[in-house]
Amino acid sequence: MEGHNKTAEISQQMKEKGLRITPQRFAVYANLLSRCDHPTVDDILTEINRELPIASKASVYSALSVLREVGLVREVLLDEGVTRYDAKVEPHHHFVCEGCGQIKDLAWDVFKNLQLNPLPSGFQVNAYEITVKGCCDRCNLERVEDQNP
Amino acid sequence: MEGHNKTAEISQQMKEKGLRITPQRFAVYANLLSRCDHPTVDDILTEINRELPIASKASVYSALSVLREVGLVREVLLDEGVTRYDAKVEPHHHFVCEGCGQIKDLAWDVFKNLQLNPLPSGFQVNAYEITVKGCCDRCNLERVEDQNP
DNA sequence: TTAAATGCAAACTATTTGCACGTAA
DNA sequence: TTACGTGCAAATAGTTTGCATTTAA
Repeated sequence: MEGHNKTAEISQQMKEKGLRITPQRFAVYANLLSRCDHPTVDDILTEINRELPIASKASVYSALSVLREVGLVREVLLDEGVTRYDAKVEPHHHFVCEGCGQIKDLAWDVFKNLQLNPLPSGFQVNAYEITVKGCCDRCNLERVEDQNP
Repeated sequence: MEGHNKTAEISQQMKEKGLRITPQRFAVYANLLSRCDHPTVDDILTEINRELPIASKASVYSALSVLREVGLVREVLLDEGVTRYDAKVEPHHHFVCEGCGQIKDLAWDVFKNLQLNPLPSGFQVNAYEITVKGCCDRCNLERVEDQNP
């Protein structure tokens, strides 16, 4: 239930980045690795404190901050004024359901033949990311039901 | 200096959407039409109150809210935990300079041959938007100077 | 005339910060 | 042992809300 990364592997990844390993940081990173729902700070906090209170909110912020600095996690910034986090750092895109707000990862190659026309001169591209907005199955269903009550 | 939309045209657009025209709303929308820098609420507030205090922050929030509801403006959500606004509502992409934070509009066709591979089933696409991150001329220059002092 | 908008201040939410205490290395 | 991390609480920033007053139509 804790994901497929072994404790030692997780510690190893953090050590390689020069991070001191504390129970709080470990819990944050392990939790993030085990889920794919792009949780917020509160989501993570709730989850790691579920059985045994282990970390404060400030520590979760702090842990996420250093994990992001060393490249083990990244922020997912969409709408809503909340920062979400993701332990999947390879380039990929996101699908956001406008009904329920769920966020799904999209494989990098979900867009094919993506070619950048010359940008207005003076710009150098480092990265790009596509946010696809739409509706998931369940929300489509509910919408149809609303219109035919 | 106030952009190329005439007063009457701006009022007309707002009326067509069923909006009551108040000095505050008018100022907010006119200001947004006249600029292309994706301003924040504070940016707009400062600008419309520059010569003569005309609107409170709450009114700017309120004006932007209704303007967005009727589709005359849209939110631009990038990083930084601030909401930016844009009176250009046609689909387009954004370039964000990671150095100075400036945001440039990119024409819709700046990506050519963009084809969506089938999504994982159960998703219906309403819209998508590409955020390109990189460096503008000036910031590239500064970076080079930093490395060769 | 009157439903709707404004302005102020207080409330709320997400995040950051300062500092005394605790702990991983 | 000690530099670094944690926890708490206070501070900050962006945004929303309640309510009395004003105003566009």
